[in-house]
Amino acid sequence: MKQPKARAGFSSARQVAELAGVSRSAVSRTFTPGASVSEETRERVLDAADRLGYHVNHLARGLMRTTTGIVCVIATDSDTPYQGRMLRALIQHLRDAGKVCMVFNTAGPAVDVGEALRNTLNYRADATIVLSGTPSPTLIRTCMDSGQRMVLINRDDRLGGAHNIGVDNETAAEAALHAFLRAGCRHPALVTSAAGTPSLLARERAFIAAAGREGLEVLVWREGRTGYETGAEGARRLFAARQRPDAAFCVTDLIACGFLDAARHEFGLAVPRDLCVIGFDDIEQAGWASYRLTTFAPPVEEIATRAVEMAVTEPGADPADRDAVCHAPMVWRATVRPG
Amino acid sequence: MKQPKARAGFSSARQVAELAGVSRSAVSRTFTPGASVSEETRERVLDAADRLGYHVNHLARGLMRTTTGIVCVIATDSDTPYQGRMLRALIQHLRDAGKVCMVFNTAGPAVDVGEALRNTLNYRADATIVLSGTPSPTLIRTCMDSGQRMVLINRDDRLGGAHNIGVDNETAAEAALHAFLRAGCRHPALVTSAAGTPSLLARERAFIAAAGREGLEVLVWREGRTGYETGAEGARRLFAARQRPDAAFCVTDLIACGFLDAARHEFGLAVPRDLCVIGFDDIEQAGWASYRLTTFAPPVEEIATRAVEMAVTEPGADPADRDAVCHAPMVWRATVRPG
DNA sequence: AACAGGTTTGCACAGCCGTGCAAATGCGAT
DNA sequence: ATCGCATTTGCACGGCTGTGCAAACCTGTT
Repeated sequence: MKQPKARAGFSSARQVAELAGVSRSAVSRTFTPGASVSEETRERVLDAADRLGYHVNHLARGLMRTTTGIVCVIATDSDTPYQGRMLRALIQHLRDAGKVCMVFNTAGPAVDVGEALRNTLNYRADATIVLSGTPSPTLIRTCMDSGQRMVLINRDDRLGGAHNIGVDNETAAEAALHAFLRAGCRHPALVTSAAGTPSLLARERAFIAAAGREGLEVLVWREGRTGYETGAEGARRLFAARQRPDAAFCVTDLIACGFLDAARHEFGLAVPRDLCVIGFDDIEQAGWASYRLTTFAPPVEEIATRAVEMAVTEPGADPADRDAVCHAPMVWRATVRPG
Repeated sequence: MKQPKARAGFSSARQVAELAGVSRSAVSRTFTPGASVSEETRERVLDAADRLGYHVNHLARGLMRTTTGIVCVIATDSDTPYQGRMLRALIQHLRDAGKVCMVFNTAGPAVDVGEALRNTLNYRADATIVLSGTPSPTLIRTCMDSGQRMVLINRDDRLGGAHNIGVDNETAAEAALHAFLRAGCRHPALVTSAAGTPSLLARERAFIAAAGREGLEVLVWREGRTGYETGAEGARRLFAARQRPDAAFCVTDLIACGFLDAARHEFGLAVPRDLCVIGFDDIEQAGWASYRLTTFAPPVEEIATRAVEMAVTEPGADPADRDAVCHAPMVWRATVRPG
């Protein structure tokens, strides 16, 4: 018996065929649903396969079929509560669709993203889902030109040819402002990071615009990374100033948590009596007893479902199917005075 | 020119060769570091490749080489702060090692795990890193028999043949008890979930044993999932009883946060005056101003580094290299009275 | 017994890549 | 011009699978 050099421990269809005393085609057909195999040979094949610990090589299968079963997901901060939840939902739905999930995290410099996208192409992924805002439009177009299907989540720059899923940041930002107004606040602040992600920018702009329409000026803090510490630092600076805000729209729940903690523990402010706060994302911590944060809840499940749908199904003729924007309903907790 | 049917948009080495007017081997060699190609042809190949958007097919390459560049990670709750952080660190280090990462999340029934492991084999992963405690030893052995290298993180059942990385739960649990003793606590409680994960069990047992050696009995709450709500519920029950605890070792920071919140907001307890609390994991939230939780910090970076090392390098002759246990140092914050 | 019709099986090819081996090429030296 | 040597190139094979096509087989009928 000639021993192929491939990989120790992994057996191939040929070996199974030999052991079962059938042709290699029979083995292949046994593992191809709907193919024509007699019950007897099927059984013999399965038996031999079991004895050898045989598993169909999806890599080789990917060479034959037009699909590999691999879908890539590119994130920036997969360990963040919101992206973590999204990632998990995506993995789950991809599994249900019979796909496996390759994950890249591109926290570092821009070169990371390029590398991740190259890998996407190298492994002939069926599609790429982008959670991150960083890949430049150019880079994304390059991928599409190479025949890669792209699904972009939460990028407000709608790229032609790609699939886009977004949340309605504008409506949410306006709702936030009006909630503040109903609570009697007159000095709204906006707390965000220096990341400049499209969706964060959209929230910022819409909030400031809505305030402008009401004749209000917005105090803005825009520094650091998109996380807890930025919110805390924002509170320190804003409350050290002469004109203190009486309301803060934090573009992210993490930022809101930091803001709340600093406002309470370092400035002794009572929320919502002295200060109203609204976040965005509805992360788990927003519901914890120490925060009870009023926020907006993007429909993570729905977004994931649609993203996988777009990644998996052939794009229909209707280009309207390529885009979707989801509504993020407000969830009322205890950081805003009821109107 | 005959058009292969493979995949629209993706070009193969043959097409590049045709366009560049060289043999296919030349293309292959151009993308194989260290192979012999003249500068001129290399340039022509690269040019043609660029024009066609060619990317080496790693799937086909995986057929030839003995390695595919794919490493699988199996988690149970990748959206949890601790596992999320670990996952991210793993992705990062795998990237540095030139590997890509396939992620499975097996929250559901046990059948999920089997499916995930099968996929691991189907895609001929170079190794599998298991964060979850659920895969049964039998299943893991099956994978190893099929020639799969396995790295198990945080499972206290050391499986022969597999690589194991654990944290020193026993030392930590004892340190927790002694910290409580020094703070003058006499009625320690242990709060855990019903998950029965090996590492959680180890913490529980070690804590109870240490208490026993001091002649103390431990109040135990063991219900629900491993999360915030379980901690909150545990506090409600333990403080409703006749004998109230004056210290609580929560086997997870999430549980500790829930416990703290319920103790403070529902029972008006002051921490650490009325109650001392210690967690485990040192998740981000443990450092937030609302918690300032004293806890143990498993060296996530070190664990990830070693896990990737084990997954990537050929196992040496020394079987001692297969196992590693890391120390989780205590990080003092503000939920335990200083001795 | 011969035949028709359906099922099962094997052959051979395609899909994409890496690499050993031998042929071809280039270059400097005699 | 010829030879020797080093470098480069192409051929052909191997690795693993899915599938069209034709041959082989089985079954039931006239």
